[in-house]
Amino acid sequence: MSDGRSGRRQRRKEERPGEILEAAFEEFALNGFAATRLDDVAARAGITKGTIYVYFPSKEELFIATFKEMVRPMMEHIRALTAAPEGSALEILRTHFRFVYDRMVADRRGRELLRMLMAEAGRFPGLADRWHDEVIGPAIETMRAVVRYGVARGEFRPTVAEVFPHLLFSPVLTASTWCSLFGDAHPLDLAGYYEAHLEMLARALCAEA
Amino acid sequence: MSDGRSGRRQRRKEERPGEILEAAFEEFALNGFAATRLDDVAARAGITKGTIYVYFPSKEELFIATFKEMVRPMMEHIRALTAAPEGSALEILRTHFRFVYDRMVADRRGRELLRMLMAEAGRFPGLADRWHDEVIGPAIETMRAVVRYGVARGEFRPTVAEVFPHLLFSPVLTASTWCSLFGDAHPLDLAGYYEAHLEMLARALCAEA
Amino acid sequence: MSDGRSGRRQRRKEERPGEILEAAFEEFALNGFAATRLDDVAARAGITKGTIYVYFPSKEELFIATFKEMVRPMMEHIRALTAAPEGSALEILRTHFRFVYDRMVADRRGRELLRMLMAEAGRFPGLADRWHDEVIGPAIETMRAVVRYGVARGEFRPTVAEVFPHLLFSPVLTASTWCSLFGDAHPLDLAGYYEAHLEMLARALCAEA
Amino acid sequence: MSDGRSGRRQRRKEERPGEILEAAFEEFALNGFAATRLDDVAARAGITKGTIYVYFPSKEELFIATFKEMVRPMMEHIRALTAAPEGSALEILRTHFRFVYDRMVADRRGRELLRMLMAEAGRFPGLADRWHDEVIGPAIETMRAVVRYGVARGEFRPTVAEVFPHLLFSPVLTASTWCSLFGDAHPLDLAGYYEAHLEMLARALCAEA
DNA sequence: CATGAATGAGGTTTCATTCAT
DNA sequence: GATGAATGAAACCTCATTCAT
Repeated sequence: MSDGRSGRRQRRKEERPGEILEAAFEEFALNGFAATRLDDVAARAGITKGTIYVYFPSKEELFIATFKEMVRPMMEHIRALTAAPEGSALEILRTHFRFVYDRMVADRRGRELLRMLMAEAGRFPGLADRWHDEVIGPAIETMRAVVRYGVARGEFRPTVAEVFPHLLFSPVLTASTWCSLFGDAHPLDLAGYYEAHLEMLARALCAEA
Repeated sequence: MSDGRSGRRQRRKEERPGEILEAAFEEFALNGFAATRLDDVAARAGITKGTIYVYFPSKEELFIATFKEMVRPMMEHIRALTAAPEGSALEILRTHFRFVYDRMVADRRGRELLRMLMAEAGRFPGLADRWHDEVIGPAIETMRAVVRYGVARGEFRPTVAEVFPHLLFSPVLTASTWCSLFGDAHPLDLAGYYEAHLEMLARALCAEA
Repeated sequence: MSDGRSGRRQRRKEERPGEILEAAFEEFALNGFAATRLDDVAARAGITKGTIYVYFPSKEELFIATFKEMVRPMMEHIRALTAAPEGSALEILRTHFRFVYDRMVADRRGRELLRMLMAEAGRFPGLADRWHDEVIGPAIETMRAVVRYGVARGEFRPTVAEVFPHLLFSPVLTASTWCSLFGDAHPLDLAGYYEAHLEMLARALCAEA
Repeated sequence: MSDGRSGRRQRRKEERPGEILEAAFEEFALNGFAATRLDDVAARAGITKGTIYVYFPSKEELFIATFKEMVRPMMEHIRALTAAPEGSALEILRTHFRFVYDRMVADRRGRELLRMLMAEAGRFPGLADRWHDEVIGPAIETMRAVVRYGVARGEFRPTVAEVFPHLLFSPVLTASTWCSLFGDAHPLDLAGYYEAHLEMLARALCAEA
């Protein structure tokens, strides 16, 4: 389009890796690691197979890099969340889950990332470790902190949610999985689901009904 | 050739398919569909590769048969559950989830089945359909019926759980996934988790705290 | 030819490895390890590429197996030679060299083996070790023993040949190399060369000229 | 662009081909032609792959040029040797072999050159031709002349060495090959070997023992 | 002149599938 | 029915070569 594209070969050292990771993610999400052909990744990225190897030493490394790349934004959100809480604890949870539903349930790519994680964790143990250490572990801890904060300010009752914050989060995973697996044939009313999730949460946690 | 061996061979012949499905499940669960070698399935079943083709026309059909085979017991349990409820609704849920935790969370094979479903649903849409129609759909409906039954008998308050029984079930999926992915490095106290799950359930559903 | 060849696929588990090694040797000798294509080996053996992998796990292993296979007959000759000497020492040398010229100089395959050894020893250190331990080392020792035997019986003078029997052997390597490299354009009169070699030997070793 | 750098660049430009040949020789000697990567040659020469193509049109041409470059000094020595002999014929041989041992046996690069020649002669027939015409052929002829000169002056007896001067030279090839293949594990006492070689030579050639 | 990103042909290796026994 | 040798279509990966800068 611009004059930069003067020939068949473009100098795009800066952009290439990102483009490849983008294409790789789509293919890996679609087919899984083993069934993905680097030819297809290349075609999707508008390059040839060989070029992938200029930037990534092997299919495995490409996969790991792809996963890291997609995990990063999640990680950054989680990190941002660890700030000292203020105001209504329920409101904090509501805001947090708003983001989580947008990123991991409504967004196809977020869902695919989760699915990819579950599908490939067996062959790439590093994936699960990374996900735990950088996303789900911190997220659990943050939720625990919010619950405690809510209890401390009298907004929440003391509950087992302090021990297993997983319970608060679990509807998200279910929704994400549902949309991935059955979304086409049996769509889920996400807006309603989200509200129902939060209502259950309030009922389970809040000091008075 | 001699009739002495034909009896044993006959017996063997009837057991073969089941043995193959058993071996196939382990391998598929371990490696995923694409990365599983029929050689390994055969080795695990104590036969040779060619024999698989006596009973199954292709790797894909073997996979589908494997999945069907493993889904059957789940399906049967769910079907048994649709009987008319009686007694405490919460107790019914407790009993139901007891079974579900045993089969889908504590049991490695149940967890693997779930993981396999999520991993391969993209390439085998029939898997998701079957799972929905025969397991998760009926399970959801059954839970909805139990919730309504509880509301009808004054044990439960009317809640969104009637619209989204998924919410009640979701901790199970989270636990199963957690154990599959992080179980080794970060084990989950399953007994405690189960109790916490049911306590949250009671608090969210029951008429009085 | 015989009725054994009833279809496209022949059961030749016993013969296959040998046939493959045979074909592999020709190709490796012709092109060297790196430049040899398994396709060509397969074609020469009258099979397809995949079949090679039924018997050999990798190109490297095939190469090593090929070398071992070709070295074996040499090794056996050398081993047979270590018997206690009797009669004329010069005659023993003459007989020994007769065999060596036949096998390592006149025979194209023997020459190729030597050339292969020299060409690939860098990448396959095991080759040189094996050659030294099983062929050239024992050969040197045997010649040393013959020289000593000749000295002991008064047939030979005491010479440095006892310390460096390599000197006695070296014309063989030169002839083999010469035929490999220049044989077509500048053929060597092998019969004459052989006689000249032995004459020099006699003159250098024998007690009286 | 600025004249300040052009001087250095200019100087570099003239040295480049030699540096590349130097690097290429090391890599070719190490890995053989087929297994050598131009990337590695470039890295060793401190340049990039593309630059090689500024000076050499292809990998094959680079290889041939490398060989020519390394053969040149040998060739020049041989040419210098063809001067009319004077003094002791044995002394001439002794001096000649002194040089040859230094260059083709003791010097790693000389040994590698020989090895490279033997390894690649099959794919590059020009190599063998060149080596024969410019090195080994003249060397043989020179030695023949020296032998005849020795016979003419009564220092040597008439022997088959006049017909096959190869015999006189052959210990050199053996030593070179030995050091290349077995040097690390089974070192050769080169000084002793050289003396033994010359002693055998004297005994085989000289008029009186 | 020198670079190095990009190419793509070609190599090794894998493995589902076939079929003669 | 059971076997397992053989197949051959891909797949991953390498690297000589090109060419815009």
